[in-house]
Amino acid sequence: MIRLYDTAARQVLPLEPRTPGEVSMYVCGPTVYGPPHLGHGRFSLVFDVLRRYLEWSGNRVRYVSNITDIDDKIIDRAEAEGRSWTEVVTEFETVWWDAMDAMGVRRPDDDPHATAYVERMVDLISDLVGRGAAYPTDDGVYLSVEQVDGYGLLAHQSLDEMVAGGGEREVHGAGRKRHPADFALWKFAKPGEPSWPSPWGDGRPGWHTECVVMSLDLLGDGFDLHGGGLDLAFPHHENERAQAVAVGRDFARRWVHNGFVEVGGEKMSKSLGNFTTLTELLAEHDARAYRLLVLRAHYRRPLEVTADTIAQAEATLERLDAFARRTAELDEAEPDAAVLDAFRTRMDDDLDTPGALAGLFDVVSEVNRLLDAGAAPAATPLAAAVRSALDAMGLDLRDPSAELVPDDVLALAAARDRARAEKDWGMADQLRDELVSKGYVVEDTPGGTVVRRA
RNA sequence: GGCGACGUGGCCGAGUGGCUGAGGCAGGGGCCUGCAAAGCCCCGUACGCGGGUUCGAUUCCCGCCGUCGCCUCCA
Repeated sequence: MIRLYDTAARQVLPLEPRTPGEVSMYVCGPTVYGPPHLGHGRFSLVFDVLRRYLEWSGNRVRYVSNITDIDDKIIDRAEAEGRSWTEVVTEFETVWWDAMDAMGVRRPDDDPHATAYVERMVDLISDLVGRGAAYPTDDGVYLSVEQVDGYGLLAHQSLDEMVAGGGEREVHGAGRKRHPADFALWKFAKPGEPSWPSPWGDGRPGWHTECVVMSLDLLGDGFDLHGGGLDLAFPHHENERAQAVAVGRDFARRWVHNGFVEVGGEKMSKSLGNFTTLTELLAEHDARAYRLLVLRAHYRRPLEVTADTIAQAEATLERLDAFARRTAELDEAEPDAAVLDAFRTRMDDDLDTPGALAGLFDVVSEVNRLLDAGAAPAATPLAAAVRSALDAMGLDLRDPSAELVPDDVLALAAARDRARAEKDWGMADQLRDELVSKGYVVEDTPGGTVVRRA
C-alpha cells in the first residue's frame, strides 16, 4: 500500500484504509468567486494522480471534492459587479469544470455544494452549541477552540503561540469572541445578503463548517484521506477537525497537502496578484504539459512555473508522443512486470512521480533502442508497461490514429515519395517545404513519407 | 516572535555518508539519412558560506547568509 506524508503526524505513513481495498478521499475544492489559477490546477492534478494511481493499484476509490458556493468573497464580487451572487457562482463554477475537463482531471464521484448542506450545517452547529463548544455573539456563532482537544494538531502550534504570532493582524470579531482563535460557524446576514434560517438568526455558514458536514455525510466517520493545498492545513483543516472532535466524531485518518506553485520564488496567490489563470494557460499550451510539469516535481515541493518550464514540458511531451507513434503498431502484450514493479515502488514511496517518470524515460529509451535494432517482440511488453504507467498518472499520449490528414496533403506526400523514388531530390525537398508550410511535420520512414500536424 | 521549508550543472528537478550526480529540457560531437526529422551513442570537474563529527559530507550536527511559506483571505 502507498505510503504518504501525513501533515498531522509529520511523517510518511502507510495509507491503511478504513476498509482494505477501498479508499475514501475528500479534497477541498474551490470557492467559485473567480477564475482558478495555476495553484488550483496543481492540487487538482496532484489529487487526480493520487486517485488514478490508487485505482490503478487495485483500490476502489470514492473521491469527493466540494464546491464552495456561498462565501463572503462571492457576495463581495456580486456586489462590486452589480449582479446576483448566484450569477457569480454559476459563471465561475462553469469556468472551473471547463478547466478541469481540459486538464483531464476526472470528475469527483460527488461534488457537494455548500448551499445544499446548510440545514445539516445548522444541525452541527446546534450540536456544538448544545455541548458548550460553540456560542453565539452579536454577529454570529463561534467555535470555542479552547474546548477542543488537540487544537493545533495541523498547525503544530499551541493556541498561545498562534495568538502571539498573529499579533499584527486584525482579529476578526475581536472583543466579541471568547478567544482570539475562535472562528465563525455562522455569520448573521446584513440587509440584502443571502441568508438561511437558524435558531440564532438568519445568516450563512462559515467556510470551515461545510467540509466537515459534507465529508462526514458522504464518506462517513474516520474516512481515509483529507487533502488540499498546504495553505488549507491551517486554519481550514484545523478548524474542520476541531468541529468533528468537538462533537465526538472520528475525522480524517490522514492529511495530505501539496506544495505551492511559485512565481520567481513567491507563492502564486490571488492576493499577491501574481497569478496566471488556468484558462489562460490552457488557451496557449497543451494541457498535458501542465500535468507533466506537476508530475516532474514532488507534490510537496514548491513548483516553479514559468513560460520556460512549460516550454520544457511541452518538448518532453514531444518525446513521449513520438514514442507513442512509434509503438502504436506493436501488438497487444502483457506489460513488463519488472517495469511496473519499479513504477509501483516509486509511486508507493509518497507518490514519487519524479522518480517514477525518470524510470519510465529509461524504459522509453530502451524501447527505442530495441526498435532501432529490429527487436519489436522484446520492446512490446516494455512499451505496454510505459503506457500503463503513464495512464496511471493520467498522462495521455497523443493517439496517432486520431489525426486526420486531408487528402490534398496525402497527395503531396505521395508525390514526394515518387520524386524520392526517382531520386529527384530537388522536387522532394520542394514538396517537403510545401508540407511544412501547411503546418505538417514530415518524416521519412521505410514505409514512405509520413506527415502529421506540427 | 513561534512553527516549517528551501538554496544541486545553462534551465527544471530527483537523490545519497564513500560506488558513474536520477530524469527531462537546452547545448556540443558522432551514427543513421540523398538532405532532414525521429531515434541511438558520447560529452557536464554541482551540491549557499563557515565550522564540527567522520577514515570520508553535497548528504549528519552547529552557526551564518539568502529565499520562501503558515501563524484565523488564500489551493
